[in-house]
Formats: sequence, C-alpha cells, structure tokens
Amino acid sequence: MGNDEICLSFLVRQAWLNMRSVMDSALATHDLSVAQYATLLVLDEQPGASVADVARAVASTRQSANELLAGMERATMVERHPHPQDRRSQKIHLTALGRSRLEAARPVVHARESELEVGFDAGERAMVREWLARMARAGHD
Amino acid sequence: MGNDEICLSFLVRQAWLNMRSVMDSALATHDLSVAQYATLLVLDEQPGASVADVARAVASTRQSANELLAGMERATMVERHPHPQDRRSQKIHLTALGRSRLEAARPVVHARESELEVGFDAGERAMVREWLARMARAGHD
DNA sequence: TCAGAATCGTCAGGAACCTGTCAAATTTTG
DNA sequence: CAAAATTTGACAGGTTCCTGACGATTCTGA
Repeated sequence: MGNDEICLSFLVRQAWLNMRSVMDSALATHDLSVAQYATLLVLDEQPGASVADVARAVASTRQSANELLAGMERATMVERHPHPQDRRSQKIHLTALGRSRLEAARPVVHARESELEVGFDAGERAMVREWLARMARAGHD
Repeated sequence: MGNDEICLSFLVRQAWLNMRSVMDSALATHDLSVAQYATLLVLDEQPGASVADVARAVASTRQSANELLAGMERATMVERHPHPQDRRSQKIHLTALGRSRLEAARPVVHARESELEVGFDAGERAMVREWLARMARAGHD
C-alpha cells in the first residue's frame, strides 16, 4: 500500500501507527509507555474514575485497563480507593508522582505533535479534527 | 478522553479503531478479517510480492505477515511460488478464489467508508488525505 | 417492592501481535 | 573480488490485547 489510496481506513491506521511511534520516542526519556501516558491523561481529566471508566476512555477493555493500572499502582503513579457509594467499584487517582510525570511528559508530546502539523493552517487543523471526530463515531446504527 | 482534544494522536487512534470496527462489520458477511482484506489488497496491487513486501505494505512484521499468509494459503486465497531469482524468497499471488473474494468485498468496504464522510466536500477530503499522509510519515530524523 | 437486567473488578484462556534469533542468500562496499 | 552488511522466511518466546465467565453489586421498570 503506497501513497495511492486503496483504502481510507488503512491510511488512518498508518497515520496512527506513525504518530504512536513518534510519541513512543518522545515518552522514552520519561520512561512512560503510550498506554501509560493515555491513562495518566484520563485520570488527570477524570479524577476518581473507575477501572471501567478508564477502559472506556482509552477505548480498551476492563481487563486490559485493570492490568495496566495494576502496573501503574505498583509504580506508585496511581492509587486506588474503595468507592464510597458503589461496592463493586474503585476510585482511582493520580499520585503526586504520577502527576509530576505527566506534567513532565505532556509538553514534550505536544511539541512533537505540533511539529508533525507544520505547514497546515488553523483552519485546516480544525477541519481535520472535525473529520477525525466524525470518523471516531460514525457508522453505528 | 472526551471530545476535547487532550492528545491529537489518540484522536487519530479512535478514528482508526472505529473505522476498523465499521470495516469489520462490513467484512463479516464476506468471512474476511480486516488483516486478510488488507493483504488481499496488497497482493492485488503488487502481484508476486514477497512475505517481506506484504509485511512492509501492511506496516507489520515478517512474522505476522507470514502467519497470516499461511492461513490464507490454507484457505486457498493465496498461493506461494519459489522466487525465480532469489532463493530466500517467494512470490505470492492471489488465487482466483482470493481475487473473487476481494472483488466481492471491495465495493462494500468502499461504500461504508464513503458513508462515513458524508457532508465533507471534495476539497476537505483531499486536504484530510494530505494531512493523514503527512502524519503517516513525519517525525523521523 | 422485587425480579430481572446491567455493571463492577477480576480470573482464565486465547488470539494477534511483537522482538530476538538463525542459517542461507543476496546486496553493498571498498 | 572478497568481506561486510543486509535481507529472506521461519522458529521461539514473550507481550498486549482480546473474549468469556464469575460472584457481587447496583439499576430499572412493572
């Protein structure tokens, strides 16, 4: 599959794979995986989220999210507390360490992402995001 | 991660995941996986490609490609021949069955993809593809 | 109010991907 | 031309994701 569009979806996939690779490189010096970074972002935005909340937010499964969170808990990036109203569930929070690691990595990731878009103006960028948002949710009856 | 852009890369990921899901549904009635469909496309475009060629084209590894091709060979969608000039390598071709399955599935996938983009004009679509192509290759020094 | 449906975190097992490695073959380099 | 470097398909082992299932809990609607 060269540059000719054989299938739009695979063009998006290749964009994602490359962006993931770029991000992986950016996060390497911070000793964070892409999945860990995503999880830190989610917990920053949704403090006290449950495992299931995290899984949904990162478009994954509860099982995968749980395993990832277990590792991050061991690394003291996150902490879990019993949920005060729901005995099946937990509230998960960033630790101070988790937060500082996120704040260290975030500008680096953003800078790398910005570099990728050099040459596209604000209108084009906005339009692309609109398109991506559509792609992210369309097609389900 | 809601609709607010916390991280561009994850927006692209979600677009891909959803498009993959849509494609999966479209291919279900054809009893083809997304990876198989991608491989059929590659072999249609590059008849006689090697395992390594296929792997590169679908942005995967030789090992994964080889396993996938093995399954497709067993299902008589593809056939492998020794390479006439390179004794390490094979030339892989679509069988008539593989071709007919691809031709049956292709319009359905394209139709579904087109539906996703309803409301975006030709200029916007071209611009998005330019952006995606950039994202697919930028960032490597 | 209560029964059935849905959801929770977790366990178990498996699929689909990966990296490392190998011997042989081919290509590149000086 | 020979040595070094790279590439090939395949084996081995591992990682990361998945689905199915469970008992407990919560939600829903009649």
